[in-house]
Amino acid sequence: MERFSFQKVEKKWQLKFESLKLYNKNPKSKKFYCLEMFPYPSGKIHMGHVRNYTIGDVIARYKYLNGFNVLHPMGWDAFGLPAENASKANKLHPRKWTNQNILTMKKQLKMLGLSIDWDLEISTCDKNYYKHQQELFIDFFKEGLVSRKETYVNWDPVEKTVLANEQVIDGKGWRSNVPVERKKLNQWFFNITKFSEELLKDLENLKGWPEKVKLMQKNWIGKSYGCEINFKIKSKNEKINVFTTRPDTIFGASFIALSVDHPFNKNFRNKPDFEKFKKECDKTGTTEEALANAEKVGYNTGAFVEHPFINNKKIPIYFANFVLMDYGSGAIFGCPAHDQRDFDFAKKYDLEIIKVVSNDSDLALSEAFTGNGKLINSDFLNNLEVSKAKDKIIDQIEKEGLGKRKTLYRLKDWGISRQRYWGCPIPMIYLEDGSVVPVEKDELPIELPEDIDLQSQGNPLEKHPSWKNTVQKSTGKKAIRETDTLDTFVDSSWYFLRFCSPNHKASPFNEKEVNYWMPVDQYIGGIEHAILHLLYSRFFTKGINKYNKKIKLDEPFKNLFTQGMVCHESYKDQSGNWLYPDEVIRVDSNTVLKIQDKSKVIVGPAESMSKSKKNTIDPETMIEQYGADSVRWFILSDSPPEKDVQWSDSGVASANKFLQKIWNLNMSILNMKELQKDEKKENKFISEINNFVNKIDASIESFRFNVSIAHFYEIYNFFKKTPSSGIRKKILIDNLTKVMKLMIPFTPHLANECLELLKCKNLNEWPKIDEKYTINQTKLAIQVDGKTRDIIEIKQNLMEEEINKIVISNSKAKKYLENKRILRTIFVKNKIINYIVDKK
RNA sequence: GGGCAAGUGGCGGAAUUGGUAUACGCGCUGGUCUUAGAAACCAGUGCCGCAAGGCUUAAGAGUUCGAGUCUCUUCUUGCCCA
Repeated sequence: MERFSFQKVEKKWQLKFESLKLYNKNPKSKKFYCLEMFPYPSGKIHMGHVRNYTIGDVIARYKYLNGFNVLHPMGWDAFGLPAENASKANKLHPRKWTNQNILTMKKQLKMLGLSIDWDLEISTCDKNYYKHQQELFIDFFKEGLVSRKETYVNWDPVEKTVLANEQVIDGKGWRSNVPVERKKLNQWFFNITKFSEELLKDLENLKGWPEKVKLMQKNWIGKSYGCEINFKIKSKNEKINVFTTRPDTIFGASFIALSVDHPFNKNFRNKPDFEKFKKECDKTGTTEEALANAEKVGYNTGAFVEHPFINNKKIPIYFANFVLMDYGSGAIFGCPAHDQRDFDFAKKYDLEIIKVVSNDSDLALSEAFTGNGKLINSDFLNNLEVSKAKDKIIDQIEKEGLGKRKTLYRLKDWGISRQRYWGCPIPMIYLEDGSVVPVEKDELPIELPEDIDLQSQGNPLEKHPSWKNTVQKSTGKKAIRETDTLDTFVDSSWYFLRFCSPNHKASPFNEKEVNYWMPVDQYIGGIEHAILHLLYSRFFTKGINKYNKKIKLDEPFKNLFTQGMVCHESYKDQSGNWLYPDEVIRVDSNTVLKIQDKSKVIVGPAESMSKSKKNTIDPETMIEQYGADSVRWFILSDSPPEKDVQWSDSGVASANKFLQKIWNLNMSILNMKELQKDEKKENKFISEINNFVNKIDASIESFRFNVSIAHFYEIYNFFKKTPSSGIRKKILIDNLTKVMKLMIPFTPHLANECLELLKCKNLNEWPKIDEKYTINQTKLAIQVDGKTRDIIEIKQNLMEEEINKIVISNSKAKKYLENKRILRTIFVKNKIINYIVDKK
C-alpha cells in the first residue's frame, strides 16, 4: 500500500487554500469574526504561535463549514524595541529586520495550512496603518481623551525609556533587569480613567469571557469606596486633605503620612536631611509591589494636625516613602492597629497603637487586625460593625463639613510616550509661543525618517538633524515635532477594527464594515494579555464609540479564549550551560546524556518554552519531519487548550502514525470489493457514525479539542473493529466521507486529500445527522445498595417492570437479590436501576 | 498576606444535569513477523488477591439510594494581586 506523502499532499493543498477563496463572503449568511492575537515578528514562529493559530483555524474552518461568513485575518504587531536592539547588534535597519522576519513567519504560517485570508494582511509599521492611528490619536485629542501631564514615571536607566507599571517586574525593568528609577517627565496620556466605571461595569456583560480574566480586570481597575477628611494643621490656618477607605478607624489614628511630593514639602525643600530622604524615596519604583516590599521609612516634620473628633488630641505629620502623590490626595492617616503597613511604621517610630475594632482578645496586637468586628474606643461609633461604622462616620464628616464621600479607582491613565524610534510618531507639534497642537489631518502620515542613527544612546528622533523641525501648515509658524513615539500597545488596541476594511483609505475603518463584522466573535490568545491589551482595546472601542456616532459597538470581543502555554523540560550540562533538546539523548526514564561527549545532563522541570533556557522546539523542523497535520494534531491532542501542554516527540510521532492509519483506512475501503447487504448491521453502523458527529460537534463547540481527537481515535477503532461483511461499500464510503469532513478543521491537508479520493462533491459542507438512524440500544447499570453489580444492554426507554424481569432471570446482580426483601427501587430511565434490600 | 483555580493509574488526561470512574493517547509487558533492530500487527496493562471478591479520584468528615462531581475542615500545587 502506498504510504501517505505529507510533503506532496500538504504543498498541493496549501496552494489550493490560497487560490480557492475559503470565505464565501455571502452577505446573507451569518457572520463570524475569528481572530487570534497577531504576532510580534521576532524572527521565526514558535510553538506558542502554532498552538494559538491551530486553535483559531479549527474554529474558523468549523464555522465556515457550518455556513458562516467567516473573517479570519492575520497581521503583524511590527513596531517595538527588539527591532532596535537587533539593529544595534547587526547594523540592519529596523524596517529591513522586521520585514525579513515577516516574510519568514508568513511562509511558516502558510506551512501550517491555516485558513487565513492573506488579502487582509496588515502590519502596524506600515505607514498605511499608522497614518490612521495618528488620525485616531488626533480624534481622541479633540475629544479630550488625550492629555499631557508631568508625572513621575518608571525610568529604565539602561534602556533610557519610560516603562509602564506592568513592565516593571520585582522593581526591575522587564528587559534590562536593572532597578528602575522614579523620574519626573512630561508625557502623553490616554485618559483611560474617564472610562473606569464603564470598563468595570461592562465586564458584567462579557458572558463569553473567562471569569478569571474578568476578575483580573476588576482588580486592576480597583474600585474602592471611602472618604476625604480635612485635618487642620495645629496652630496654622492650613489643612491637609486625606483620602481613606477606612474612615471607621479614625479614632485609632496616630500619624499622618504624606508623599514627599505633597505641597506641604514647601517648608522643607531646602533642608539637606529632607532632600536626602526625598532622594531615597525616588529610588523606589512607583509600583505598588515595589512600595510594599520596600522598608517603610519616614521623615518626622515636627508638625501636628488636630484630631477632628477628639479635643486637644494632636497627631504627628510624617513624610513617608509608601505614600504616592498620584493615588488619592498624596496623604493618608495611619491607624496602626488595623493596617499592617501602618503597624510596621508605628513600631519603627514608636507611635501609639490604639485598637478600635475588637478582635475578641484583650492581648496587645502582634500584627495589625484587618478583620471584621465591633468598634471600640471610638465614642459614638462604639458597638457598630465596621461597615455600619463607615457609613455613620462619613455621614458625620459630611455633616460637620470636614470632608466628603468619595470613590477611588486604582486604574491610572495610560502613559503612551516612549523615547524610541521604532514606533508610531505622535502627531503633535510644539509652537514657539509654547502651545502644543495636533498636526492637520491632511499632513498625515507623519512618517518615521529612514536615515537614523541607532548606534548611540537616547532617543534617535530627538537627535535626527532635521526631522523634528517643521512648520504649522495653516499658519506657517515654526514648530518642533513631538519626538516621542507611541507605546506599541496602542498599535494593537484597534487592529481588530482595521481588519474589517484593511485597505480603506479615507479613514481608519469603513463604518459599514465595522458594524457588520464587529464585535469579534471569537478572540484567542495568551493569558498574559488578560489585563493590558484587552483593557486598552476595550478603552479604544469605548473611546471611538463615544464620538463616532456611526459605530455601534460597546465591547470589541464577544467571546474570549485564553490558551495555555507550550512547555518542555530544560537541559543543562555539567558546567551549567543550557542545551537544546536536540543536543541530548534520553537513554532511559531517568538518564539523559549529552550527545557530544556522553556526559550526564541535568534535567529541569517542564516550563514554558523560552530562548534563554533553550527548551524550544522549532515548529518548522517538526513540520518538515512529521508534516503540518501531525503537528496540528499533536498540539491539540494532549491537553485541554486552556491548560499548558507539554511538547513530546513521541506524541507527535504517534500523531503521525495515526494519520498514516487514517490514510490506510481510506485506501483499504476504496480498494475493497462490493459486499452483501445486512440491513441490521448497516443501521447500527450508520447510527454509530451519527453519534460520533454529535460528539465532535459538542467537543468543538466547547473548545475541548483533546476530546474531539480522542473521539477520532474511537472512530478509527470502531471502523477497524466492525466486520465489513454485511455493510455495502457505498455505505462505508459515505460514512468515511462524513468522518473525513469532521477532520477538515484538524488536519485540513489529509482530510481534503482523502475526500478528493472518495469523490466527495460538497467539500464545503459539514456532515448532517440522518435522523432515521438513531441508536435504540443503551446500557443500563444494575446496582444493589448503590453498588454496581452488572451492566446490561437494553432497548432504549425500556420501563422498570421489563428490567426487573431481566434482572431476576438473567443477570449477575441476581445472586445479590436472592432471599432478600427489596425495600425500595430507584430507577432512572436509560441509566440505572438501584435496589435497596433489607440487610437482615 | 489576600483572591482565584486545580489535585483522578507510571505519564498526558476522559467522565451532559449527582447515575457504569480510569474513555483516548503515551509508556510499559508479552506475542507474530524479521539474522537483528526499526516499522507494522495482535494481546495485556489502576491497586490488593491464586480466585471469589475487595479497595481506589490529595487526606478526613458530611448530605444522598448513589459523590471525581455538592458542603465543611486540612494539606499540596499553580496563577494573579500585594
